[in-house]
Amino acid sequence: MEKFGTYSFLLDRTSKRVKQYAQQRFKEEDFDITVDQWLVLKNLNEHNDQNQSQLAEVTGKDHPTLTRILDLMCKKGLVERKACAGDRRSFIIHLTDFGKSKQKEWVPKVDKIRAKAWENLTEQDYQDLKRILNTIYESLS
Amino acid sequence: MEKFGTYSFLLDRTSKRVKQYAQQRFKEEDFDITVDQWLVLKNLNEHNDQNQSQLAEVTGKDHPTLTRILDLMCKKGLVERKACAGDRRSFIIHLTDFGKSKQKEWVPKVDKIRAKAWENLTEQDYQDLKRILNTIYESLS
DNA sequence: TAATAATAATTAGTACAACAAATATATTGT
DNA sequence: ACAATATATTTGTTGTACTAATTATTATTA
Repeated sequence: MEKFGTYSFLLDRTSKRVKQYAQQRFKEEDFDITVDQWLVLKNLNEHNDQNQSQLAEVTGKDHPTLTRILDLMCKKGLVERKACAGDRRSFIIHLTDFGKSKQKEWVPKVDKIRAKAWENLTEQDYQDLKRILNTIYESLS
Repeated sequence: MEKFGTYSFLLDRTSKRVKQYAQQRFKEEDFDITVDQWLVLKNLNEHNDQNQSQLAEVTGKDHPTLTRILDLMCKKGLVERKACAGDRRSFIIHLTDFGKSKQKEWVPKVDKIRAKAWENLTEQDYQDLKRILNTIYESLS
């Protein structure tokens, strides 16, 4: 049982490295965006005009964190908060034309950066990792 | 290639959940410690009296982060900074008797908490995960 | 309808992560 | 010995995570 103490260390260390690597490459390519902001941009591109609760759910961010990520993205003009017609408590998060153009510009380069981690692994490894991570996630829910 | 965009999300989401789960259980058990502080405590218990650079290396923390983790652990009396005889730039981080007793008290419960994530997986899964995570880590180094 | 509960988002406080820059001390090459 | 370089740690800044509390609005129910 004690040996399982190490998986949490490896998981933490690896996800940190993956994020750090992407962030460094984003900087080198002069993408003016953080990795977490990219995740939001990507999700909005697939499904625009969500409210913050929906967006928090799909990105796996909690509400206060998402609030601050969106504050920063609004400042950059990538997204805007629009009033929600049916519910005055909500904001609709809208990916702007500027945001869309940036997403389109960056996405091929991001895919290339993300693929780097995978260069010494197989399709089977990818399927195994997905299954194992999702099983862990479910076990702790 | 585009499909590999999801592994980073799953990795981030799962390691966050693992950390969050452990932290919640630590709180429930009234361990007065964070998950990152625990990692330092555990490493010092295995090898006491390291300097901060060594400790940063084995815990995978960068130096500024470790400095702040140790500041908090010093306040709680778990560790102390001692002058290093041969090098006045360094501090030797010493796990106190109090720190040792707490480590001993908490370690069986921590192992149990850590094992929870693994309840629906096999030994082979464990070996695969270790190998895949280490391969990713190396590919991005 | 008025009181209560639930929901959407924000704010505040504490902790950690990554990076850059600063400080102090050691080591190296000449 | 002196200058240049390297090492150990700290400080400052920005961004993210989690908790609790707050505000505004909507839904429920007595």
